[in-house]
Amino acid sequence: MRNAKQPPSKSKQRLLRAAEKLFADHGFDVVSVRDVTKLAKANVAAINYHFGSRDGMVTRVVDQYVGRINEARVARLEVLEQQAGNGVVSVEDAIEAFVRPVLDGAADSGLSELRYFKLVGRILSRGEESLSEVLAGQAKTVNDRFIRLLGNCLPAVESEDLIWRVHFMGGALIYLLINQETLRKTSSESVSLEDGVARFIGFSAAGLRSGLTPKPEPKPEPKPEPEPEPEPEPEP
Amino acid sequence: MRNAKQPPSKSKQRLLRAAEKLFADHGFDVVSVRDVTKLAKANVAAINYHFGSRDGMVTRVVDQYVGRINEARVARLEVLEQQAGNGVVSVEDAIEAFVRPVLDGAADSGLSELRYFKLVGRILSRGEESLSEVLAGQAKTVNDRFIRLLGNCLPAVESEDLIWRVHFMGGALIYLLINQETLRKTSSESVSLEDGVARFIGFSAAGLRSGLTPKPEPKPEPKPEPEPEPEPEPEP
DNA sequence: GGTCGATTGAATCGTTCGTTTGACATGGGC
DNA sequence: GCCCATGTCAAACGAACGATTCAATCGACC
Repeated sequence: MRNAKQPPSKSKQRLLRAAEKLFADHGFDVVSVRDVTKLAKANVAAINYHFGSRDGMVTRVVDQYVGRINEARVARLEVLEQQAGNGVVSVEDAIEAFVRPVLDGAADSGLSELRYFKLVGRILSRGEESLSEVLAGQAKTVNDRFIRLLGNCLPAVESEDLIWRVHFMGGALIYLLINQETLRKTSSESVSLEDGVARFIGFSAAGLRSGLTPKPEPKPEPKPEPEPEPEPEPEP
Repeated sequence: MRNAKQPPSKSKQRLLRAAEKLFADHGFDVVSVRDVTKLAKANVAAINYHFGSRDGMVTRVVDQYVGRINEARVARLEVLEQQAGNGVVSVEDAIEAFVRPVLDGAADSGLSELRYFKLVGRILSRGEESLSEVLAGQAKTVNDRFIRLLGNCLPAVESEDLIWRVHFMGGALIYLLINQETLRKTSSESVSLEDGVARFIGFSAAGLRSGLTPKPEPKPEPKPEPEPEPEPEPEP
């Protein structure tokens, strides 16, 4: 066996990469441990050795991605909540704080942009009940903070309505992620990711403002990508 | 065996009912034929006898529900397209034509309202590629007609934008269906289905109109359920 | 060089999967 | 009576599943 020795524990990472790819392409339910180990060129036992069980591997993948997104959302919320004190936060900015962390993660993951989106879409569409307790708690906290911030932006919308509208927006986002490929393909022109995001923000902002008085739109200018990115921590 | 003889072929229907329940509750991927036959109090072989294979059973369920929804949508579109000739179709009416057929199906199915919604949500979120060719073609046709109708309602929105916005709306609808239970639970007051639908229509209409001039909303009155239902055919 | 903990390998565990088989029961038509 | 199409049944099929075993192998350290 010529290449009997890889550097220490690369196989664990190979397994994770393979699992992410397969989960993104086919879903968490239908991918077997043998599919993963085959793609990762590892032994079947490796999964149980490194992750305890198949379920442990799934949890590991899900928690990693959800964790990153939550952290990034919190970071963005910190900034916006400070600005909110001065009353300069637009609905569009708030939505961006909600969406950007989801999209930016593509760079950190070793996955292609489209695969990353499909994977995150699948994760988000599984609902909170499939998350570990701590992660679910974090997600709930972030969500509440986001709704509170939006409530400040839209004092005229009663909170019950706001909750529903945020849910609708979340649903549209998941759909955007999962069907990114289809959406771009059916478009006549070649569309960039930013193109879709801009349309999403416009759609959601209007939906969130629904029913409000004619308000002549506080910020119709598209803004050419500020990309502030307030430090996502350099990997502990 | 005392009850060796049921009236001719009731077991086929029992199997379908059981399958729908389990698919709604747990998803198409994780339900086994033995789960279904156990709930239906039928033999394992019954599924392959009646549907050819497990996949045949899934297709049967999916096609039935998608078919009904498409038919109802076409019927509604016929009416609206006629009205559109006179220019009296509001965006809200168009959205209602898109949504109602999905919701109304709950009555025809033997399922509880919540189960029906979850099932349809799962079906719709599987994307068009899992449909039979003929069903997928129908769905595409209906979708195109709906977008064309909306284009008439919103001539100021360019078609590229419109396509994206309709997709966002579809995503929000799927989310509404799947998380109906959660959404109603997190609501402080007890909310009815119509409550959620009204909010959804408001949200989507605003999103579709996004960017349009102050237009003081052509129809802010909620309308107390017209329920026209133009003949869904009495089962051939 | 020898020892030890961390990985990896091939083989196999018992279980569950979707599907098939062949025997058996039924009921209407001749 | 008999036949035949229609279902239903228990039993079993091979394949794939997640998980486990135990020996072999590795790098690091003494």
